[in-house]
Amino acid sequence: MHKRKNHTQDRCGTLEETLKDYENILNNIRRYVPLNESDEQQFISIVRTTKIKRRQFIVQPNFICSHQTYVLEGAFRSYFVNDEGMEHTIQFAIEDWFISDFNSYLNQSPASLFVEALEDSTVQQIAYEDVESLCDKNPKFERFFRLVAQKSFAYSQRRVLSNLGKSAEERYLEFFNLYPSIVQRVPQYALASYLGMSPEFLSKIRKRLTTKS
Amino acid sequence: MHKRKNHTQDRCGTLEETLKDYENILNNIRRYVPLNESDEQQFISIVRTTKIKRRQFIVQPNFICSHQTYVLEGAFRSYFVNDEGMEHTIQFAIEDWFISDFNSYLNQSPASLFVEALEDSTVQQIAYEDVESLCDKNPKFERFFRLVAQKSFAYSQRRVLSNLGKSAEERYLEFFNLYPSIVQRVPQYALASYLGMSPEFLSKIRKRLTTKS
DNA sequence: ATAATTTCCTAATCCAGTTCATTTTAAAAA
DNA sequence: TTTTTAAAATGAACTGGATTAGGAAATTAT
Repeated sequence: MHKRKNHTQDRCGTLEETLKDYENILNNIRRYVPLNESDEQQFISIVRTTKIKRRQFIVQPNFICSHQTYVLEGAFRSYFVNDEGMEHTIQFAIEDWFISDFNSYLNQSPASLFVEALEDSTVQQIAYEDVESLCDKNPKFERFFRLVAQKSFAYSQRRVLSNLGKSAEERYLEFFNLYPSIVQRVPQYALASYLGMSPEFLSKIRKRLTTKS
Repeated sequence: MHKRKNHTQDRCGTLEETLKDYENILNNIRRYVPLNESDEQQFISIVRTTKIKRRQFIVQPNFICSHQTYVLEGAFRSYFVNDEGMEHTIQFAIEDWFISDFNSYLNQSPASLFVEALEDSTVQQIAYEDVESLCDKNPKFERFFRLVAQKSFAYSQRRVLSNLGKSAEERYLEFFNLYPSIVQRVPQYALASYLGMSPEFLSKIRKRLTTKS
């Protein structure tokens, strides 16, 4: 279940290990803006690495979502539970993705979502105030977060579109083609609630598709 | 139908008129960042004001959406037409809103949406390259566009949520409470396609609601 | 291992919302 | 004003997907 090779036999322990731990998230940022050593240091100084157990919540309704969470290893989902007790998955996040209750994070207001670990995970978190003051100090990060937010918005618009325009089966196929690794990795009821259908119906669709091919 | 008081009898014609035309969009920006006169000038220099006739398209599939459009006066919608010829409204925009095919704008790639004027309108447009170089020059605008993108993302997430979790009637009521002015102002088939239901069903819902109260 | 709990599948029934066809109303155009 | 066109309303028949309930399989805990 997605175990990683363990490199702890490497010669010089903690320091090198530590630098390597930040390479992923720094490379993520470098896809949008170039970073020099001072930039890297500034950023690293606000990052906190944590381990999260499966089924543990990192965000819960009524608490303020004070951090954005970068997934270094593992898998999460954010979901909403409505008055009738039904779950609706808003987002999945695996390695190299960010996740939060963004509404709560942005306005520093009480959350309405759960964010739950689907596997034992390692994450890196950055606090709202630290992000804002970092953006204030260093325009490179202002730009990074602008570009990320714009991309997220465009992505979310595409999802609205496919929710409106497509049938249940089409939605499943689209998701399967875009994120095959996620489909394998998350429980079916969670995927069904992301795609806006009942788990029973997702099961039916899958059967239909596998018997056909 | 949303006529404006005409102040053209004011003493000194074009110049004052011109300055006033930019006040709306500048105030919009000032909600996020403070602007001094030099900032204002920088911004104004990249804005182009245009009149758009009802039913005219400002974005069309396969053409690149090179501008973001701020609505000074009038109303627009963006929509997608799928293979079966069905329309799906992605967004409405009235006074003080921005609209575009954001996916196309962000990646400067061919659009998949139409953006159509629902009324005779006046808009102010800013080109992608101009925005990017303005952000480069002046971090205040980098911040403005970051905050706007973040807010748009949060908004879009909320919409995904209400599409997943709510019934047709609940979706209508939610929209009605949030944007009563838009409900009055846009054609019913467009609103139905925004809310993800057939126009017939929206008509039925409205009847049910009005006869009840 | 074995028990307990979740997750997944199957099949029958049911309903919210669609589709299709027609009529009424309203808005543009002439 | 009258004519033309587009939008909204109505009703009947239909269907995609939900709901319910039961059992099989897989994980997790003991």
